[in-house]
Amino acid sequence: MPELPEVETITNRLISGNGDQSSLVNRTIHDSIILWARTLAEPSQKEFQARIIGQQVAAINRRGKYLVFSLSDDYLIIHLRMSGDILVAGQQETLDPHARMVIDFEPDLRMTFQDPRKFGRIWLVADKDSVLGKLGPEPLDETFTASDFYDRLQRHRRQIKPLILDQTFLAGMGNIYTDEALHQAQIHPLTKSDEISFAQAQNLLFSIQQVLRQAIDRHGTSIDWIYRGGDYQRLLRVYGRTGSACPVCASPVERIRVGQRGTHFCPICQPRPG
DNA sequence: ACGAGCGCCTGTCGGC
DNA sequence: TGCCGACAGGCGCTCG
Repeated sequence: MPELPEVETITNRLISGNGDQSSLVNRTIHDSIILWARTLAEPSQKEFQARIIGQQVAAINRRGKYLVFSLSDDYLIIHLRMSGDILVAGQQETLDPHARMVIDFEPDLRMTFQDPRKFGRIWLVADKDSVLGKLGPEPLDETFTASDFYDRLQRHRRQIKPLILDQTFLAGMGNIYTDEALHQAQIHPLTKSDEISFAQAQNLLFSIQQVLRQAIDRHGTSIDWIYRGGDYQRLLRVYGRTGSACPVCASPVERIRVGQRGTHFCPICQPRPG
């Protein structure tokens, strides 16, 4: 489910508490339950439980696709991977069968990490860079310029799509928004990164930012049974639209495999270079 | 450095 | 209806 806009949406919801009294900011943790052992990346279950109890949430932020809780002494970091989601409810409500970890706050709030596919991971660390340190720049960071982006593209000779998906190159992009941004910038997904002109790089960064901002405004994309609440799926131009008319030129959207990922593009708007 | 293949998991959907 | 393969918003690992 989650790429940058979905994680941003979830972060904002945890902070605002949906406008009622369920914000997690300033809450104190008084218990945790681990229901699927491998969800906890670090430290051991025993140490996790001992260390997290009594810590207070000072802030909640997003970095790339990670949720970052700044606690009194540590950072609680969550990655939702393919199918993770976060729910906040009371402690008496019945647990979802896909609940993998539970964190209880005083006096009666329960944050549940649900994750059908069990790919999600949670860390409790003193040094957040031990988890986040290798991430690339934030695409929506105002100090990240088209020149920076162009320079980074020139340093590699890689297919542009897998490069954008590489979280050490750029943080937060996933399969949906990458296909959408490449279509908007009219760049074929197999284009080599060092063959992209400055003007194209400028255009691509602008497209990435526009797609992300619109998706955040729409609270993300809801396609499957997994994530609900967003409606950016109505604005998708190529992702999941194989065979349908390209909204720009009306030719059929094609689907290929790039870097083991389903890749949707318009062969007319995004001609393969060379 | 780069790209392919595979593992991790469960659920859904389409075809036969 | 039932079974079986393909596929899924991610990422880390190994191997050429």
